[in-house]
Amino acid sequence: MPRSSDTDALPDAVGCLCSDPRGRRDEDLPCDLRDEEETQRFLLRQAGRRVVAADAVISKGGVSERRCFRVMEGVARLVLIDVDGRRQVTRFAFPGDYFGLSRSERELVAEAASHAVLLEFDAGRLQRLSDCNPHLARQLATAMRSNLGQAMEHVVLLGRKTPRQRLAGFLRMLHRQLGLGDVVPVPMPRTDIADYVGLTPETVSRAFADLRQRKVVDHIDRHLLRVDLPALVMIADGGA
Amino acid sequence: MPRSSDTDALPDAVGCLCSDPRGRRDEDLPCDLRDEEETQRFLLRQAGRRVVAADAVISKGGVSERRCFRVMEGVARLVLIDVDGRRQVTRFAFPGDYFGLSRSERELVAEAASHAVLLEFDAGRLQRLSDCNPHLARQLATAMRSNLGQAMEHVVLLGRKTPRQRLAGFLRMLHRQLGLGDVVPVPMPRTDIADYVGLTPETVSRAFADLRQRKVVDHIDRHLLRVDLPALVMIADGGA
DNA sequence: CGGAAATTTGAATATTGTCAATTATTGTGG
DNA sequence: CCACAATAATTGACAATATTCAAATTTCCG
Repeated sequence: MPRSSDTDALPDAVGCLCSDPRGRRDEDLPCDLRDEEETQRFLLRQAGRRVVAADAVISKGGVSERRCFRVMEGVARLVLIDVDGRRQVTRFAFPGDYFGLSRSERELVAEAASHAVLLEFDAGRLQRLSDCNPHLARQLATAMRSNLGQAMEHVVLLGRKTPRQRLAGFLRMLHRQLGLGDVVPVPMPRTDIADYVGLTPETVSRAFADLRQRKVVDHIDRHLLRVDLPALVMIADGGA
Repeated sequence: MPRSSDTDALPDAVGCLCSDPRGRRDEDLPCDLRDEEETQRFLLRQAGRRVVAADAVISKGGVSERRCFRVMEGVARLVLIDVDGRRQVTRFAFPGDYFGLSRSERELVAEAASHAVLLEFDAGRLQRLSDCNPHLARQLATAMRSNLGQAMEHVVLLGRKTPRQRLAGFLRMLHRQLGLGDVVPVPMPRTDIADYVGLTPETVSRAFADLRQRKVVDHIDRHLLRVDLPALVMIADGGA
């Protein structure tokens, strides 16, 4: 279920993928689906369902990759690995999120950060579907805008923040995406967090210790926290 | 500067196929512009033209900001300033680029990184225009996708790179956007570069010295370089 | 030409990364 | 169900790297 309350007033068209310049269309693409409900059901029929274990490779990425996905359960990670072996997690995709909608994202390696259930689509086909289906187009556009907002937030997190601030920012995101009251699941391993926030696992661990000492987080167990959200937000945004 | 719309030159709205989801529509939105050419001319008439000096504030940003812009000449920067005073340049917008298309971007402060010429639009209006104008819609969609790709690249640059790699990655971007052969203009001050790549100006300066010593860049003057592009790309991607 | 601002350079400091060792956690087979 | 092995996470000591602060230089404009 998409949770973003993106009230952005921009057009659906902004989020359109590549519309087909040659005006091609599939015979069996319905252009008259009446509502979100119906669109969802149709997509379910179109998509391949995949269940993957933690750390399984979902897509190897690269220029020839044509599939995109939607997370139904669990968390997926999009990873880029340098020639010198450094790893960067560019994004975590949570339930409801699409990934691989843009070509640049399809070039990344996609893996399961935890046990996950996915829908798999052909990107071109999904795009053509959205060309003649306003409901889907709107959904994808929203996804795209949300991606952009998240990427900006990620940039800010990586740019000029201390380890404590980075971890706080990351946990705030987890809270938004997966939080239940003040309880926050942390489904991914520490190395994934480290490669997302641009630190070593050791530094992430120390940042956790720091936040715990300040009573901003409380470890129920390694993958489940209780957080003081106001304090977390304060720290993430730069206040002490 | 003239922001007038020569009303007599406006095509009428007959032929608008796609209506606004909320049923709203402007009388004077032309929905039958035949090609990019004509769309461009129409946009020029719609937009307010602004000429700004280096460091001038283009938009203060915030939730109430409703304008978006297109850079015609020069470079604009989008800036976020923390409560603790740290500055992050999230994006540079070059000639041809739009900025402020998404709500998250409209919240940022926009400034001129150098002397610049801009077109100014009402975001909502531009959106409605694109709703019934496929050419514009396509153009904005492309802009949006390009933004996302750039943001991803920015994330990678900030994540796990040395100062030398960051600067090389930044200069590669400048080359793509402004390069003429192996000559690359560097219109913005060092502090802007520093706040984009997440380093201090001093470290940026040292990284410049490093690249110069390796003969990867040659300072024609402070704002004009000659670069060895293959070497630059090699370094930016993590090699040596 | 002169003064202000931007940039570069230098030395000391602080922070994070690295490497090694220890402690938890998880999953498996008995 | 428990013990144990394998993996993941934490902690500590040290080294490497970027920041900070200060000073010198260059560039930009009037």
